[in-house]
Amino acid sequence: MVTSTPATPRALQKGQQTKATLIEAALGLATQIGLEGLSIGAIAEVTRMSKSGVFAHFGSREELQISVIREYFSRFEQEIFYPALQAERGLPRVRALFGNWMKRVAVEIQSGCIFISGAVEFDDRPGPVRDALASSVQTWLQALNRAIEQAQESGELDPAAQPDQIAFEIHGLILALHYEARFLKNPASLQRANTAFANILVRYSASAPQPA
Amino acid sequence: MVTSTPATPRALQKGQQTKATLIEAALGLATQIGLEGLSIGAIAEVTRMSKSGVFAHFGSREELQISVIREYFSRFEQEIFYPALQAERGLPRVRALFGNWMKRVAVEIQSGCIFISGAVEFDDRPGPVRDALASSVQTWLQALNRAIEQAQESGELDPAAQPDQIAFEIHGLILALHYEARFLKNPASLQRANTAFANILVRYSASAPQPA
DNA sequence: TGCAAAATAGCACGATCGTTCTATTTTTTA
DNA sequence: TAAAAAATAGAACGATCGTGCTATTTTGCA
Repeated sequence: MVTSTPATPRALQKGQQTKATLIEAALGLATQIGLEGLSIGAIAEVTRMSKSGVFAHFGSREELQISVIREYFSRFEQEIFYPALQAERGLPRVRALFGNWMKRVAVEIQSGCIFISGAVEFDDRPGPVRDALASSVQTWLQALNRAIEQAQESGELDPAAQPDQIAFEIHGLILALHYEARFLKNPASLQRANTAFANILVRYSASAPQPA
Repeated sequence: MVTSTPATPRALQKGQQTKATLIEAALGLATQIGLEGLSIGAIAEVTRMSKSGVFAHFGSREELQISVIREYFSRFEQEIFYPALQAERGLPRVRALFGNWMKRVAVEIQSGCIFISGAVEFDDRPGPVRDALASSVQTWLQALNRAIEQAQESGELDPAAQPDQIAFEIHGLILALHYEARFLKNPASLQRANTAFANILVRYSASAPQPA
């Protein structure tokens, strides 16, 4: 039959397939209770496998955590970054990035975000897990930065402003949204974040007041 | 001698005194590794007491965590809120609250903040610990809110703005500072936060542009 | 100073954790 | 289809945790 083993076996081997299932389950647990709350026993229970069966796929808890981070980052790219590339370079793309980010956070108010919980869990704990987390976040923030720079080059945002500063302020309102909506259960936070973003755009529009 | 037992014994009994020592040690641990990372064994080791000796003072781990939260809140008030009451009502007091807050966060970049780590640890976990945390944060945010309202009444901030919105934006830049300085180790974040605060004040000054 | 009460220690328990080692089963390959 | 390789299971380990129980020591008061 035609579907049988090609020269390069594209179809997922059995191991890769169940590993994907395990990471999926681990990701679900990690977003809710954090990377540190992640336990091999819990994943085994959810997937109805043995603890040692789960363990064999990763070799260590750290490797499991890193796998989860990689998967989360990949989905983050897929849902937020790549779709925004459809929007034209400049302010529209910045708006698209923020809009997609907001859509994601609106969901994560229920499910949680490992870039936020992970930052708290690993801010004082060096090691490969922290490195994987930090570099993922840095990559994303740099992508946001680049989009802001392009909006400055196109004359839509104030070229005198520091792109880092604009990204910082956007990052802050996302964090405030997550904090006040997920922890304090304040449903008005979504509106607050949208208003804050509009304020940032006004402040840094091309005809902007110079800073104090 | 004059210092001997007054009618109402003001001096700390032995128990209260060591309990204070224990909470002090617990607070130090909790700011670094979080309220969930807190363990009775670790506190016993630090204070060179037995596990059961430590345990007896609180009766449960939850009660220990709540004691830590209360102590942290008390110091927060002492360092940030009360001193700002010296500044005159209105914009000066808002500036003082923010300034004191910034001073505190600048230290917490090294030591950590349990209002931030606790929010992540307990956002999905109902119970008395979460309640203690949330009500502490709410109390502080409401105090900030009141100061903002007074600055609106005095005509220094735009009376048409929603005080919640202004507080949200300030909260966000503090969270971004904590995230980018403590986790991402970016030393420029302090400057970023100060600039962002200045932007917020400009945006909401009495002669403010109307929102979109 | 003696006695009651409070504070502290010592020990053990059950549970959970990551990890290791050794079978056993399933899948892949020749 | 048989042999090799990969995947999974099962049981046990040492460690750590919160907690309960029972001494023992220390403190405060009459």
